[in-house]
Amino acid sequence: MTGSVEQLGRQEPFPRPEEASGLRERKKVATRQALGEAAIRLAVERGLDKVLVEDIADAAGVSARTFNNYFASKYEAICALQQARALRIGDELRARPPCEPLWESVTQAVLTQFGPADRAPDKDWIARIRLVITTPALVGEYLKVQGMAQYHLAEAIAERVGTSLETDMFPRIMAGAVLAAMQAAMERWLHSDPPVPLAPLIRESFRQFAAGMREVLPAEAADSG
Amino acid sequence: MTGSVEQLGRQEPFPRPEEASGLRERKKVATRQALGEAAIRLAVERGLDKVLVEDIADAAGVSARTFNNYFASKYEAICALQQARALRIGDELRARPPCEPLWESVTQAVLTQFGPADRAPDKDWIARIRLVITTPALVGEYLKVQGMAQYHLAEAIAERVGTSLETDMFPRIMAGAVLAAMQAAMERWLHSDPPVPLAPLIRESFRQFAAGMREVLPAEAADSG
DNA sequence: GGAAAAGTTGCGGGACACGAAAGTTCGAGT
DNA sequence: ACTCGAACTTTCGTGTCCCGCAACTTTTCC
Repeated sequence: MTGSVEQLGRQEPFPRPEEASGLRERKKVATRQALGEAAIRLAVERGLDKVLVEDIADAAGVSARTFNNYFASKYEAICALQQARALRIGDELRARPPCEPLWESVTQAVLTQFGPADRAPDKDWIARIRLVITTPALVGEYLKVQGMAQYHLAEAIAERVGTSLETDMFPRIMAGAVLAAMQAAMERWLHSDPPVPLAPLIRESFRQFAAGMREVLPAEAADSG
Repeated sequence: MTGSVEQLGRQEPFPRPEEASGLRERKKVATRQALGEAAIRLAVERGLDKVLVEDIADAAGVSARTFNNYFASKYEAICALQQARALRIGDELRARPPCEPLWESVTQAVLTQFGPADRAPDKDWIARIRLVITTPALVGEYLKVQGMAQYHLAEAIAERVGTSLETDMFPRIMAGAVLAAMQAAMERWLHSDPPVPLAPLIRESFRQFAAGMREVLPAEAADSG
């Protein structure tokens, strides 16, 4: 099913929470989560450059050496939870009823990752997102996460519309647009003062997506070459 | 004009080739280019982990410390040229005639970065792109570059359609879709055997973009809430 | 139950990022 | 044209990080 060729963002054979059958798997997931949680928490508490790999490992109850078995860098650990959430969007999309229009499915898949529609902004969560998005050293890592999530989402979209990433480029494009929409909404949400719930912003973003596209799309079958 | 608020991908106050007035500026640009060129060349020649920061600095005729004044990491240097090209897309878009439809302008802006339409695949260039896209340690850096280019392009699009990134999320979304389209085309091109020219693939990608969107877009004014 | 596979840990080294201070080069004002 | 201030480079030193290696522990599977 998946391409098997080398492809952008296609390297992440790390355990995902689902199907953690054996004790072994469950422990690994737990350790990874503990490390990610400790990393982002400490970074928010003390500031990024005041937290060492050793501190994170200590907080998670493993050795510093083990930390490096899970993450290639401190920054990767800090973004681990965000990454997990981003990857879940594709999973959610696969779980939507197949008869549902793709547009609606995608919207809902994104929304599931941000709690109920009227959820009040979470103080702590805001601080974490803000740290990641405003710290130069972390922005790169965040963009990396987005890029991987994009590929993951593209696979789900391709599956959904019954094509393959090998032959059809649209899933990649749609995924790029969708994640950009989500990101734009998050940014606006982050800067909102007073804080507003995120879900309506995401809906608005998708609305602008659709409206803008209708505006901009070339006439049918226009051969612009 | 630009937001001035902290925003994703909005940190890159390094000299751009244009408007290099004084000798000082020109030297900086030259040094940066020399470092970037040396970095990617050496990496292709010997393999990524056989090239040290010191080697790159030597090849560019500066000290290793100076290297770090220009780039935060070896990987960043290797992707520097790609980054420069990616950022130029936004500049090209601004240079298109204002009467031209956005869709066409964007298509052309992207195409300008890949030479004339029938350009034969360049052996060396393919090797460089392949290295960046297939080496795990570099993929992250490449995604980072894409993310920054996306923001940059979004600014140009906003300017073009006469809105602001502050109030309108569409430019971000369009930029995300456009770069995803470009990326999908490049990937297919990279895997093409025998090699084919890139430009037609990009056009095809935009075609699939438009066609897919028409298919997927919800009915006018659908309030999916 | 016992072998094999997988994971963790301490050790150690090479590489890297960056601060500080001294040396060097450029550019502007007179 | 001369000189001074600012910007850039360099040398040196330090702390952190990333990873290979080999020994030890835990889980899995037969």
